Amino acid sequence: MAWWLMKSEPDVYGIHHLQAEGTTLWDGIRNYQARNFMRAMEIGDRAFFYHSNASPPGIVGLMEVVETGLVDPSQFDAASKYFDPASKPEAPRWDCVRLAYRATFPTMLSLEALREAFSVEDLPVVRRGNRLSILPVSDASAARLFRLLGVEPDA
DNA sequence: GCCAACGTTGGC
DNA sequence: GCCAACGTTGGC
Repeated sequence: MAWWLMKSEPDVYGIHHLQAEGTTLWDGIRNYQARNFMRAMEIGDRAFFYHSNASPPGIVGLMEVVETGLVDPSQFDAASKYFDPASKPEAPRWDCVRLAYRATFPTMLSLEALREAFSVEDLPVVRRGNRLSILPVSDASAARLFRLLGVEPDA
């Protein structure tokens, strides 16, 4: 079981949207590195939900991967902002996973707090200018995050 | 293959 | 609104 960190802007899709919906398709990813991380995900993997472009930005909750290897439908939708005219249905360029809501943490772990606790090597999201919206999290860093959050990993 | 221009993300 | 980071595009 692997750990991940996934960013979303709360104004667009925040932890509360996911809590209301139960599960969501993590579509619209148009960065090859982030896509490749999604391709590496397995059912049962856990992902920290990170609010980007927020004040303050930070980790707010936990998700679980419940479906993998799904074709991102938005790439074929001409009305979508994620439409990719270069992607063909017989060879889809973008895929995604389905995530289920697991928890909203009692307190958020702000980027500022993350920077105090982690080096860039241990948690690359703290690197200034980091634009990657999906990042792997090591087992050790995940354990440390839960300690900082004061919650049990299986909560 | 190089690299400048450009676009996007995201913190502040 | 600004700017750092950095991926992508296109001319050559």
